[in-house]
Amino acid sequence: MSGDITTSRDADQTRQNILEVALKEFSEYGLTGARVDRIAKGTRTTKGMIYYHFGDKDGLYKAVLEEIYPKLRKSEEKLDKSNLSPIEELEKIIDFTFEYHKNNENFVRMVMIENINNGETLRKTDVDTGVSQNILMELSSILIRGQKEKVFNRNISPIDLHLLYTSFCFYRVSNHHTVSTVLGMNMLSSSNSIRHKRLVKDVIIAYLLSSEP
Amino acid sequence: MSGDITTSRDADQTRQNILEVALKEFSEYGLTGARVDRIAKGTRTTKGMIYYHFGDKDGLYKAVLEEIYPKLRKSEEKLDKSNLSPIEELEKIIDFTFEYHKNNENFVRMVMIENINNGETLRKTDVDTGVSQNILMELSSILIRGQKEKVFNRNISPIDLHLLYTSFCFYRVSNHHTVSTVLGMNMLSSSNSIRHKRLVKDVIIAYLLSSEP
DNA sequence: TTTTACACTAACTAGATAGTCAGTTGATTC
DNA sequence: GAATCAACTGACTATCTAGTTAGTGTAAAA
Repeated sequence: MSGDITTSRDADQTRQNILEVALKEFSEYGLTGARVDRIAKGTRTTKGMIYYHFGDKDGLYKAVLEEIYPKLRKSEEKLDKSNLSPIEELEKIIDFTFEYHKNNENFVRMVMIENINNGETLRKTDVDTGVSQNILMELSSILIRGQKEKVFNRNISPIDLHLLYTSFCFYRVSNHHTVSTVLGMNMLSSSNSIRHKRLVKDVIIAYLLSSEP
Repeated sequence: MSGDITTSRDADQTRQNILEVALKEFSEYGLTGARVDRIAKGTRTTKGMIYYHFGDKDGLYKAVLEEIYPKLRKSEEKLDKSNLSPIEELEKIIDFTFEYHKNNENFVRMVMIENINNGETLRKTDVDTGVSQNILMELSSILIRGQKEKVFNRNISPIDLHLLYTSFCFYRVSNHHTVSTVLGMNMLSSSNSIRHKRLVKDVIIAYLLSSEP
């Protein structure tokens, strides 16, 4: 019995099970559209446990939200950037960002949903800003190296650089339904994905290589 | 009585009044978060009229959604592009897009909400795709002129070009809550807005001017 | 003037939904 | 092996919410 992975009476496992189901529910239906009863049905446990472990619906939503940013950071940290030129390292980061958004629509949707919620819940969490500090430090070092080597000729802040590629990677996933409808295409088709992945890198590199007019 | 702007027993005026209030409600709370009773309270009329004129909540949501794209198109058409170089014309279009998103957070939020809704409602409307056809034709003509004049050295489709600048203009508004929290800044501050507006144009122009490696 | 039809109101209803609670179970401690 | 306590269940409830309906007011047609 104690070797059984799905043994009950293990609070951590129960919490984790609830969180997994809740992530699906919230990202599919939004904060207000999610149904606690539907989440409960999807778990190995009962609705009472959701309230026992997370207090209320908002508490559960907050717990789900608190998990998604650290997950992104952990993936990001796995990147190996040894012995790369500034351009290569930047391309590797953009590739990662592109793939992560493409493969984690749940993440993208949760972020959208939290923005519809005016970011109120995220502001209440002690969201590990180390997430972004790491990546910003890295972008900063790339920019400095590129400028020292006279490869990059533009002054741009790490934050703006980050916004430039992230906005594209995010938007093509977050808005694929409306864009595909309005423009009569399939934004996430594999041919579009391949071309877009190349495009976002080319555009940013072209900018960094170019000089102020 | 009949000269009174807020005269009742005018179906068109009633519909318009409901639509205005509904846009605010839906864009603030989302499709599932919006409350029909709250909309009714905000109008000059009663809840019964919402059902009388729009059938049900989804019908009202659809009517709101159907209004926002044509509004964007009408604004876009007002742009005067006579006697401009390809670069100037493109800059004018990007400026417009940037300002429209910045000044119409309601529009941005409705699009987000519809994507959370998997674009199901938009697909049911006969959304005037002329909206985008016009702008795509214009981008196409800019690209062709720029290439003929040997100013632009890149092959990019009008759609991809459109996606590039729109994604940035959209994202900085749609995600300003979470980004501002995570990066510890105010994305929509006027100094950021001014810099971003310059940046998105510079990046795209730099790309078009550069040549394939 | 009467009729007709559209525009409208206020009170109502059925069902959904977040949240509660009294009691049970099982592992751990003494 | 009894006591303790965290983990858990299932049935319950108050409230909220989309949607309905019976009937009223008004303007224009007949």
